[in-house]
Amino acid sequence: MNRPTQVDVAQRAGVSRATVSYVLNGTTNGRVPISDETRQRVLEAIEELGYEPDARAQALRSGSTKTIALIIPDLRNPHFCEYATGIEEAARAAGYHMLLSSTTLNDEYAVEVFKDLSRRRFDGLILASSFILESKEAQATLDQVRKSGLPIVELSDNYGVDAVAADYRNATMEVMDYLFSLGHRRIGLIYGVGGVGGHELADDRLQPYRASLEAAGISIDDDLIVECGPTIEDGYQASKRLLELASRPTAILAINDLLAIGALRAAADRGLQVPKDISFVSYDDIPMANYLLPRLTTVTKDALNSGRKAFEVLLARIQNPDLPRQVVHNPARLIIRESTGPAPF
Amino acid sequence: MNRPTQVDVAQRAGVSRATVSYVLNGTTNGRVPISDETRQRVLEAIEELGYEPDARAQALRSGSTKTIALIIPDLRNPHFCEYATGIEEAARAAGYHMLLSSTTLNDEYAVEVFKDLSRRRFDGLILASSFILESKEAQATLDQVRKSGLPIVELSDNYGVDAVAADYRNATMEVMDYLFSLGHRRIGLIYGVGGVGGHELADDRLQPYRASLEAAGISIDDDLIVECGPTIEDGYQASKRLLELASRPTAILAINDLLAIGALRAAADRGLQVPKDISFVSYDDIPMANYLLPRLTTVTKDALNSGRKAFEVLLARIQNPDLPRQVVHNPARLIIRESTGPAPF
DNA sequence: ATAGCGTACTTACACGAGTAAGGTGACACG
DNA sequence: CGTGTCACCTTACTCGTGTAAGTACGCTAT
Repeated sequence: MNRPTQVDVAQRAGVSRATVSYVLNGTTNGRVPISDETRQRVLEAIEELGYEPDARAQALRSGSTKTIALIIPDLRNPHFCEYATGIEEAARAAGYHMLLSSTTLNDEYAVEVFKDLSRRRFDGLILASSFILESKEAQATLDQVRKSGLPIVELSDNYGVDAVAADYRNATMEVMDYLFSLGHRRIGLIYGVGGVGGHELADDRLQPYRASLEAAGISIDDDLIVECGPTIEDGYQASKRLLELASRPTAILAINDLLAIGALRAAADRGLQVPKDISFVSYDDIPMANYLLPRLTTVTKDALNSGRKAFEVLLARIQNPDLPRQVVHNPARLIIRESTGPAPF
Repeated sequence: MNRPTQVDVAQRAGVSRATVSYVLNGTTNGRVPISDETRQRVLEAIEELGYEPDARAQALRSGSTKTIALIIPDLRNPHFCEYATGIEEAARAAGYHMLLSSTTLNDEYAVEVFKDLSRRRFDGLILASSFILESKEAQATLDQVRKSGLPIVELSDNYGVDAVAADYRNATMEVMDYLFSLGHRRIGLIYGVGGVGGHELADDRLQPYRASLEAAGISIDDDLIVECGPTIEDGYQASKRLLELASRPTAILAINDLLAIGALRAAADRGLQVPKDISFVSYDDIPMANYLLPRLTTVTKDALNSGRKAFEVLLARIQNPDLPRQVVHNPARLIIRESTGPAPF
């Protein structure tokens, strides 16, 4: 009734269980040779019984679960789904499975995750969430885990572990210069990130935004910087707030395309035309960005590829824990489409 | 250097390893009592060593991996991400982890998945893909797996396993009646589904579409039915094709919101106004549907909730394999927004 | 004839945990 | 004083696999 094990195969083939194992594992490195005849009998028995090795036992014995974990802030954001797609693709190609956790990451959850890691539920971790910075306890846990040498790759460059990071600083400068060149001087920033807290997380966009303004001799108006949550509705509300300002911005920078979708809607609801009356730029280049009305001008870092890369880096670390720190930089580039235009008057 | 095991804890506490295990597992059902003093010592040792049970060993011994697998056709479709979110949420609450596979499902992959199942890599499976119907081999594998009693829940109602299904038939009738009431008589259907093949998969929408037309005394024009792939671009191309017809439809039904986004773009590119010149209806009600320009009229079945429900059903099956077949019906409802209006002239 | 060696296997231990069954001492009761 | 009972803990087996070390055989070389 139960699933067959190596014992059943061995009996059927009239050999010892070890032989079955050796046949399965290629009896490599020259040791423990198996005659072709025996091998054949074993393989037949396997076929007849429909034997499949038990991944649980293999994991226990070999130490490797052939599983990695991916933590992203929000499955609802297509950008992270792109990552996930790239990662899963690469993982599957390498015979790995992917445990996915999407979550408004809070301290408790962070601790949970690292417990899972230390329980050897997975061999490595890809962190797309920068939530750790938010929590002392989570950071402590991360430190502990890092010391134990377990492989982690992050998709930003914060904790000193392996990373696949995009440099948004330069790209943001480019965006600002582009907006300046169009005549924009009042530029709003919608600054929302996933999960709890998340204030410092978008520094790679906030700082260059400020720096660019200063460099251009434009004073920074804090009313133009709106902090919000990660949902489309958050983007909508943030945009609404900006548009209701006595002197409203002529361009708005949204920290991701999803927020931009909400932001665009808010503009439409106020009867504003994009880009005639107001311009929008965002980040991520999610697949639909090129189909929306208007098509979004956005900064991309090729999430699909970043995902693949992240897995490669993780795998390298898994296979060789002593590797020096790996940091892959993914260039971010500005894609100009239809949501940006010359500043009005 | 290595992670501590129960043996280390036992040594430290001066007891046998079994005692540690009993302490951990609550020494329930009255048997094997442990004195408070010993328990305390063990707990301290656990604390001091930072012991965490090894999930691999537990999985092997107990049989359960506390992990489920979710297979969706396409992570790029926010609709499936909604499912995934609901499922993961429910799973985590129950102490389960979620293995996610997104894929253009082909035969080989189907076989892989079922091998994973039989390798006990996960305790149950939630299938959002109807790919099985496409492949004889995959079906055979599924039958085999089903016979072995492994828990599967599907998000349609095709294979006779547990299911959380939405009845799109009635909803589609409703959509058609609604379009008729607006004066539409030439109604296009964009009929794209994930992955390889996928022809018969959207029967719950194709059939009622046909039936409604017939009931209304409108002859079916096969030119108005376009089959395509799952991407936004596919929706764009399909829509383009329809709009180029000599006598183009006044309304288009897209099989999901993602395709509708592409379809809307195609209309815009031809200079058509929505809904003045042409109406669009789709399915899923992905979060951004309510923010797009125009806001999408769409049919929802509450994916988030379906996801939660699906996990509940799966869990019930895992905990009690002898349960009679469970089928939960999720009502689908039409949400009228801005992409539909009276037929022109 | 016997030591030596390669081939083809088997035996035996380990991975880390759960748990049934068995042991030990203290105390009560006949 | 023996037997029983109870509380408390240990011994020993198990899950299914990987693999080092050992055994048995046949052949060659001395």
